[in-house]
Amino acid sequence: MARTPTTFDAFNAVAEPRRRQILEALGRQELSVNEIVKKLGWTQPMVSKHLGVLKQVGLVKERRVGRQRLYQVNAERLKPIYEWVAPFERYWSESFDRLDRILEEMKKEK
Amino acid sequence: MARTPTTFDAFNAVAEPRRRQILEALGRQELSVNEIVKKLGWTQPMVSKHLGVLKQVGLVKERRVGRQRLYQVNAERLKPIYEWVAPFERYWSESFDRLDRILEEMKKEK
DNA sequence: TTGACATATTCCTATATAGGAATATAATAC
DNA sequence: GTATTATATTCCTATATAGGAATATGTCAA
Repeated sequence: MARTPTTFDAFNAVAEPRRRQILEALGRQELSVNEIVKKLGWTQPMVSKHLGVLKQVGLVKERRVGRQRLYQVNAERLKPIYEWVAPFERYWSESFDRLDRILEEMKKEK
Repeated sequence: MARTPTTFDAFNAVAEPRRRQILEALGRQELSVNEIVKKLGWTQPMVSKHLGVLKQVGLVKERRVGRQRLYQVNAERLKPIYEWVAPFERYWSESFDRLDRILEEMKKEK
């Protein structure tokens, strides 16, 4: 069996660094393909293809205006990732607290 | 060019659903390979291979005790994912707020 | 209609899986 | 040493990319 397809879910779509860059570049703004091309300095087909994956997974929304296509982040589709990873956040922040406490002790001893 | 390797970073390692399951199964506990095998009901080689990827990326830590190998989540390696996705959380929670406000208005009108 | 602009799609290839089956390695007990 | 338990590794194959190059599609303007 092969790897889970990139279009399977947000996790797989976003594993590709370039697709994360596109989402970052979009941020809140709605951008045309060419604006993304200029902003990132990639080739146009490359941008279009990655947008295609993001669109299939629902991570971006497309709006057609004249000959342009304006893309926008659909952040809700990132929710599953956030919800999966958020519970782990306690682990490292807790261990940070522990380290913090240890460092405080060391200062006191000095 | 091919896809970003699974061992490239946490994003790619965690894109595979089964590897997320392993991390969830581990949670805070430290488990041996066989305990994970029993818990998830997979074959032993399958578990070992996925653990291998997780280990390469540093998402789990291995400790050898006798013939057993005890694995433990190394949550800090999930930090980059959390930090990347967290900023987007505002987007959907904001639109939820907006929806919330609209629903409030509708109630008042009744 | 013809051309210019904006974007998507097709064709190509090297590459890396994931899983199954079989086997290897390592540690312990007897 | 030998058997047994615990885990890792190897070999195999179908499959899905990502990127480059070339081309197709679609839309506006004159």
